Amino acid sequence: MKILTENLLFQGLDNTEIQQILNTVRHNERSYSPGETIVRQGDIIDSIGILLAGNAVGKKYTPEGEEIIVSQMAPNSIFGDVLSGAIGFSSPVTVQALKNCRVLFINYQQLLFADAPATHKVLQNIIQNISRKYFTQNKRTDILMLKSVRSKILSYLEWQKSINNSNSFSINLDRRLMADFLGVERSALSRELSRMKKEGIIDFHKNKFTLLY
Amino acid sequence: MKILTENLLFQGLDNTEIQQILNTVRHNERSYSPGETIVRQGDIIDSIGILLAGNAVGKKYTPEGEEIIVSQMAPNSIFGDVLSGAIGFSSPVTVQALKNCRVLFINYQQLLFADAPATHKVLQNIIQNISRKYFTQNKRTDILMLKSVRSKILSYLEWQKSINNSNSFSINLDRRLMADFLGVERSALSRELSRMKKEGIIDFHKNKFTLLY
DNA sequence: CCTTTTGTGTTGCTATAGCAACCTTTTTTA
DNA sequence: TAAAAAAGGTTGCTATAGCAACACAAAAGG
Repeated sequence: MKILTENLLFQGLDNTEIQQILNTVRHNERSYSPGETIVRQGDIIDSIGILLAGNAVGKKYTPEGEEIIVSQMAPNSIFGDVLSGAIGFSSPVTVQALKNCRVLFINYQQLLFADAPATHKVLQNIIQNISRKYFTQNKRTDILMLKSVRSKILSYLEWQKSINNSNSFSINLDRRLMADFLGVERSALSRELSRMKKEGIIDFHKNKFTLLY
Repeated sequence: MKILTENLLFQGLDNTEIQQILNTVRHNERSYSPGETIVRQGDIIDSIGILLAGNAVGKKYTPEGEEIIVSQMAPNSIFGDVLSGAIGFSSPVTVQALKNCRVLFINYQQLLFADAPATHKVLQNIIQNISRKYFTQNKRTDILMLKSVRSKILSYLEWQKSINNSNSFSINLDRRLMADFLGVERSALSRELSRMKKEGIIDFHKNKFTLLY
């Protein structure tokens, strides 16, 4: 359970406080094999999930049935927090285990209403966490609004530059995921990246990018 | 102050509880004339704003300097909640008064740490409110990801249909805002809407739409 | 009431990006 | 280590949507 002390949800809490909360609030742990579905698109859930071990992805399906990866989860990732917060909404994504996963589910309503003093801090952490997610989402919306592939790429790379505080950085998306994130065809992305490299605006190798302007 | 009892932030609280919170938490009221800026894009703010009277809009500017309306606010609208929650982020939007506005600002940190018993309920309301905004944002992202103007329109109208529980409904966006929301040219939107009407898929007049399929 | 502004629809031109198909390189795994 | 699979790059064709420009109707404002 040591991993929980580093979880964003419990930031600022010590072991005893976390234990206190777990004693008060209903929770359960479950394991999943690779490929198994943890949350299905359309499910209504009432728990916050914490990935204790393993890797998972959030997918969704377009109206045409094409599959899109919308998020990648590593140990200590939190999911279902936004969903549980918006009572009555159903999950827009399917969460699927990639490797053997161990997931801790914490009942959301009980967490909200628990009167352990530390829950107050947890609520703040939830708010902070959701807000951060909201801003990432927002940034993506801004990028998706741009009309040309090039402007999308530039906007994305600028963003990453500002996050990494450097003209040179690695991104954690491969070309397919990057194309999905920008809302363009993978081939169109490759084409434009090559063009930009040829023009000397950027340089890149695999997922390592450098801005040259 | 009667209007606050109907505010989503104070849902489930009675007058005395709201008063209690306001007594504990620093807040202030300010008026704005039409056209005046309430929050500037890039500002870092530490308060939740509640529009007590008047109308305002949230705008943002594209890299090319084009102005886009991203939200419309009526009395009792809440703004700055997500922003205050994500400590260290700066406002992605400019909030501007359209008519004479009266705004109540409530200090966010104090609201979080206040120990009036009712604040706990307020935190839950904040979470619910942010979560809802997140889902709207999410829906928009889904729509922006679609490639053709027609599929965007259909996806948007389906969504509105499900919200209104009817094949016939009014939307609260004019063509310009609708085009912005869908991330397409206004002319392209008009063209496609006309085409769809001609094909008998939909009918519309102004902002009143009917799905015919 | 007349004028101005705003909202909406229409259309021709054209660049761009989607699509499909194929190739090359790298990584995985049997 | 050979074979298979995954990731990335390239390219031709073509429909589509962006852009610009204009027309018309409705609403707002003085």
